[in-house]
Amino acid sequence: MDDRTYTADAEPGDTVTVAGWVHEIRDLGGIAFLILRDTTGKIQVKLEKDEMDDDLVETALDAHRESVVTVTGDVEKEERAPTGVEITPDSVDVVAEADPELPLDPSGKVDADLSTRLDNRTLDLRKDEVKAIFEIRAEVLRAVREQFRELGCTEINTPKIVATGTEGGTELFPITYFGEEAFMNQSPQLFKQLMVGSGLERVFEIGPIFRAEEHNTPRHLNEATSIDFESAFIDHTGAMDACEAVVQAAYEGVEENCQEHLEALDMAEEFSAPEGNFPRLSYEEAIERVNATGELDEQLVWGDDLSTEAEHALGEAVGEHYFVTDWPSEIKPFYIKDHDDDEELSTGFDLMHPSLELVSGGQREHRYEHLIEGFEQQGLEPEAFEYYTKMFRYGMPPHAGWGLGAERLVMTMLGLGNIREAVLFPRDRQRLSP
RNA sequence: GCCCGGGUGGUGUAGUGGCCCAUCAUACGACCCUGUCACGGUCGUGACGCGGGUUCAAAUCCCGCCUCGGGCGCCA
Repeated sequence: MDDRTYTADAEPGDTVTVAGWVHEIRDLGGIAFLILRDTTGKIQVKLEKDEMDDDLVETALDAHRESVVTVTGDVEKEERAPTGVEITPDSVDVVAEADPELPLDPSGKVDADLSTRLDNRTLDLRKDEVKAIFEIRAEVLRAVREQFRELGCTEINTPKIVATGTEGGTELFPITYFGEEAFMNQSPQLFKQLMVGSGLERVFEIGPIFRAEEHNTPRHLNEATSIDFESAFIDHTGAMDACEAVVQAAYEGVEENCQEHLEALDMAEEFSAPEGNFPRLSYEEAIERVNATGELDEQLVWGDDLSTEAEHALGEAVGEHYFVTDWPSEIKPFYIKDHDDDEELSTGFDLMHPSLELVSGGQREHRYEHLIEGFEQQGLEPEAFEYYTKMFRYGMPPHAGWGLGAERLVMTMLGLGNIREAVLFPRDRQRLSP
């Protein structure tokens, strides 16, 4: 395959071998066309029955859709061909025959349910618009990584098999680890905190998280990809600055490098990176604004969490990405630090897309005594987390950070109706395979 | 976890008690067609999730199971 030419690179005058899938065969009688598709696009192969070798024509026309073929021949300029060029073949080989009946239609003429598509993801990703989602996802991750490096972060990888969870054992997948009870980690939270106290100071991780919640919604996964950031010597406002930079970098990367894929998704015109800083609403301002919309049957009072309905009302009112800051301490986790001058108020923050929560973060509690108290107040035994807490006795700097759901970022960026669209092989309440 | 709505050829659908040995599109098979680009034309193959019940009669009504989607809770 050394001499294989991508369809997009086939120039008139070249003699090439192209390799790919039979997208379609149009047999007009005396002449027929085989449309060959590879990762770069499609090219038309001309088959003139009277003028070409019978075996060659028969081989080509007998190939089923989606069979893998190689075609060697001369590339010619041809205005009547869809891409302006056409191959006149010297040889056609069927490398891998496809069954005539396909479980879904990669040409996209007939829709398939998401479930059918996920069961046949390989075929599903032969469609340009589906492939585009994952090309864009890859660009998002690339741009995010680059932005983290610009922010002076070191990329880390922390264990996914753990002895204890982050906030208790309620939503963890239990596994057996050489006869011992263990869990799939729900968040790198504790590990990344341990690393800000190390010589690394400022870290990020992009990796899987596992949540055993039995939810069944278009925005939850039981295995998701978390984009995590944590840095020493910054507070929650510094963490929000970093968050803004990373989210914007993701959008900008896609805008700059993915026009073709945006076109495949038919959103090239409307797509634009968010500009400027995201509004930072305090929790108090947020509930006032929600109440002012009059969308809710019952007014929110201080201490209420924002319901899905409230999030939507607020998102519509704000109309762009926004932070919600200064949450009541009681509805944020124990490892989030309270404000020094008001311990009813937490430094926790969320980054919201108008339609969905993307990020949760805050300044962390770095004071040993307060941390131990926090564990006890949550009803957790600090002893179980000694590997974590003891490092707070050996010089843990003030620090802050956040976690961003990669799939949620891609989902909201592309306006996908279901988060499963943003994962190759989603894991949800009823899907464990493929 | 609670609530709601679905499951009909390979795929996507129409059909809400007899008019249905089930509609349409696409795919598949056969034949015709020398410039298609969702090629076109003729003919054909192919389906009511599983189990039980009601009824003279069930794709259609009832029950259970399986399965898919959605809303909420909660969250990334």
